Amino acid sequence: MRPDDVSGIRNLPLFRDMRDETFTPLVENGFVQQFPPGLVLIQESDRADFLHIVVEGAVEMFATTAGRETTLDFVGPVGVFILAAVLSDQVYLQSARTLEKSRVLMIPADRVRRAMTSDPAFMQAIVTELARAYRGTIRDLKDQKLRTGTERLANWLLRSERQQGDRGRVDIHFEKRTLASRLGMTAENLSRAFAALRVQGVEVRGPRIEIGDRGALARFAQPDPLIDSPEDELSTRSH
Amino acid sequence: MRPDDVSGIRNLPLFRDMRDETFTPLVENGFVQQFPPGLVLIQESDRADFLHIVVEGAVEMFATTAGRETTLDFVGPVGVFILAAVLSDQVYLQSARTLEKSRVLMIPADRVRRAMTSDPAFMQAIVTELARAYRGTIRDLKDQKLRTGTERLANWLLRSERQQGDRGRVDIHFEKRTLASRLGMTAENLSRAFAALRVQGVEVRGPRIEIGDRGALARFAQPDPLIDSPEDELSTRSH
DNA sequence: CGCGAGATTGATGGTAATCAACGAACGTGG
DNA sequence: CCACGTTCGTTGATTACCATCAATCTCGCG
Repeated sequence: MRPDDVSGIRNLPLFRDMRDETFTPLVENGFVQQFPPGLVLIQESDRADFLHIVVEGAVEMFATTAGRETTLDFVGPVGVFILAAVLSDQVYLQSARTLEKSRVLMIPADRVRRAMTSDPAFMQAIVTELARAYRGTIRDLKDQKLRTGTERLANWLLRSERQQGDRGRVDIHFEKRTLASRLGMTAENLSRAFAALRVQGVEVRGPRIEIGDRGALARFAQPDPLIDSPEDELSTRSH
Repeated sequence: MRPDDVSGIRNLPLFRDMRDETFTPLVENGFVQQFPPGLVLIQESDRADFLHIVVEGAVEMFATTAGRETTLDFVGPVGVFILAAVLSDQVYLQSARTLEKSRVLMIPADRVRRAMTSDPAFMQAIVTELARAYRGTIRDLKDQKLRTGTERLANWLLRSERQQGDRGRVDIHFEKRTLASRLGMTAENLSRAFAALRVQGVEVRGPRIEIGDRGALARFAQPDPLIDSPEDELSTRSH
C-alpha cells in the first residue's frame, strides 16, 4: 500500500476521527488490490467478508433478480461500500463491479467490527456514514417513485453539472447504458430522453453533454432539495 | 406514560442493551402523545427535533414532490422512525401521518444524541438499527426497479401472508389506495393487478385477500430472498 | 478499409397514469 | 327505518410512458 493511499483513507470521514491505535491495525490487516475494468468484486448473496474502499477508479453497485439487472449506485474515490452488510454480518444485497481499472482496499469484516467496538470515535463515524447512505437511498427511492425517466435524467444532469464545477456541461465517464440503468430506464429510452431535453437546450456530443440553458432545464426538472441536494447542504447545523 | 409502555420500549432492540442510567433520562424527557387517525406528525423539510417511537397504532411514512405523493413505508408498534435525521441533525426527508388512532413516544433529538455518545451499547444498537433500515430501503429500491406492479403486489401478498401467520389469507388494515402508493402504483392499477392475480388463485373480499394457491402465486411472483426475506433470515451468523 | 461495440432511431406492444363513470358500503339525519 | 350523501373501490376508455425488437449509424481500432 502506498503512503498517500493511507493518508487519503485516513482523511475519509469514516476514519478521520478514530485513534491511531485503532486505525493502524485496520490498514495493516487490509490489503490494496488492483482490478481490471468490468471485474465483479462482490456478488450479492455472498457473505460479507471484507469492507471495501475505492482508492482509485470507479465501482458500480448493481443487483439482479429473475434475469433482470439494475444499477443502484456508483462509488468513486475515496468511497466505502457494503458497510451495512459488514457490520451486521450478513449477506450482500448488492453486487459490485469495476467500471474502470481500480485499486480497492479490502479490510476483513471482523477487524472492522472489532475496531468499531473498541473505538467510540470510529463507531460515531460509522453511525454518520450509515445515516448518510440510508438517506441517499431514500432519495433514490423518491426519485424513482415520483418522477418520470426524463425528469430523472434532467435532475441528474443538473446535479452532475454542479459536481463537475458549473461548466455548463457534463462529461459521462462510463457507458450510457450504465447511466440508463442507474436512472432506472433502458439505453434506448435514455437516448429518447436526451432527445426530449433538446428543447431545453441540452445537446449530446458523445460522452459530453452541453447544457445550453440551465434555467430552462431547471424549470423542466423542478429539482427538489429533499431529493437532489447533496447531504451536507441539508444540514441545519450551520443555522 | 404507562408502565407497560416503558417495558415495551425497553425491549426494543434499539434500547434493550443500553444501561439503565442512559435509558431512564431518555424516557423521562420524552413524552407519549395520543393522535387521531390521519394526523400529520412530521413534515418533510422540517428540522429533526424528536425521535419518534410508535407505541400503539400505525404510522405511514410518505413523501411529496411537484404535487405528487408516494408512500415509502409503514411503521407499527413498537417501531422507530426518522432515526437517521435525528442522529445527523438534519431535516426530514419523509413526512409521517397516523393511519389510525396512535400513541407515539417522542424523545428530544439532542437527548438521543447525548445518550448515544455516553453509552456504547446504545450506539451499537443504533448502528444495527441503521444498517437494518438501510438494507430495507435497498430492498425496496430493487423491488421498485426490477419488478412490475403486479409482481410487487404478488410478493407483498406472500410476505404479508407469512407475517400474518400462514393462514392462507391477508387482511389489509388500511385503505387500498395507501397500499397502492406503498407499492408504487395508482389505486386503479392496484385493482387491475388484483384482477390479474385471480388466475393464480387470489380472491379479493373487501379488506380480506384469500390466497387459494400459494404455490401458483409464488411461481408467478418469483420471490427473491434478497428482496423479500425479513432481515433476520438473511443472517449468516447462525450458520 | 472493414470490423465491432455502443449509441441512436423507428416500429410495436405492454405497462401504467389519467379521466370518467358506476357501484358498494357506511353513516347520518329526516 | 329508509333516503340520501359521502367515501372508497372497481371498471372502462384513453393517453402517456416505457420495454423490446430490429435496423441503422458512429466511431475507434486493428
